[in-house]
Amino acid sequence: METTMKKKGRGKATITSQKEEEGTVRKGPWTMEEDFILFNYILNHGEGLWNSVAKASGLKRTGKSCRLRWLNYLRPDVRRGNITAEEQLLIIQLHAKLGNRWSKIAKHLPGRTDNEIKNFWRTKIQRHMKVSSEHMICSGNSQSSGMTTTDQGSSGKAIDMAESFSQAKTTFNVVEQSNENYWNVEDLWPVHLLNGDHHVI
DNA sequence: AATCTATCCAACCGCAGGTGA
DNA sequence: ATCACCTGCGGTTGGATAGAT
Repeated sequence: METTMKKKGRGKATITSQKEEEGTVRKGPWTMEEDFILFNYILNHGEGLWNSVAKASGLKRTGKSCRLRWLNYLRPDVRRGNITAEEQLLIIQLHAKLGNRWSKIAKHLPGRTDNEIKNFWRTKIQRHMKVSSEHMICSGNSQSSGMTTTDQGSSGKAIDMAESFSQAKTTFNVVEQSNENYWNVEDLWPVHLLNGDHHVI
C-alpha cells in the first residue's frame, strides 16, 4: 500500500502558541504523535462522533480536524500519489456528469479522497483546460467550444476532454510524484499492535 | 549561490443538511 | 416548530518545495 505521511510540515502552519499548549484548540499541521494518538483511538473505538474522538483522545483538535485528518490521510485504505490514467479519465467523466461533487466522485475511486480529487482537478485538469483554451484562442479555434476556465464551463468541456483523453494523457505529464520525505502510516501500526488490538483493518 | 516564481497539497473556514431534545 | 449541535461538503488559503533565472 502506498499510504504515506509526509515528514515535513505542509499546508497552513499556524504557530502553536503558548495558549494552545495550555488547552485551547490546536491548528496547523499534524505531528506524528497526534497522528499516532488519533490512529490508535480510532482503531480501538471506531470512526464517527468526531467531537467525542477529539475530546476522549486527548487531542487538542476540533472534531472536524480529526475527521479530516483521518479521512484524508490516516485511513488505512487511502491511496496516495500516482493518480492513474484510468483514474484521471474517470474523474473527467464523473466531473462532466456530477460537477464539483467531489465526495460523490471520490466514491467511484476507491482509496481516493474528495480533497485529493479536488486538488487534482484544480491543479491539473483546470490548468490543462486553461492552457488548451488559450492555445485554441491563439490558433483561432475558440469559437466552437465557447471555452471558459471556470468550473461552470468546464463540465461540457470535460466531455471533450474525456474524448480526447488518449491523446491528452501523453501531454498531461501528470502524477508521477515522488514519495520521498514521507513516513508510512504503517509505521504506526506496530505500536498499535503492541497496545493489544490485533484487528488490523 | 541567491533570489524569484510556479506548483503542490494539507488543513482551514463557512455553510448546509440532518438529527435529537 | 424551533433551537442547538454535529457532520459532511466545497472552496480557499498559505507554507513548503521544486524549478527557473
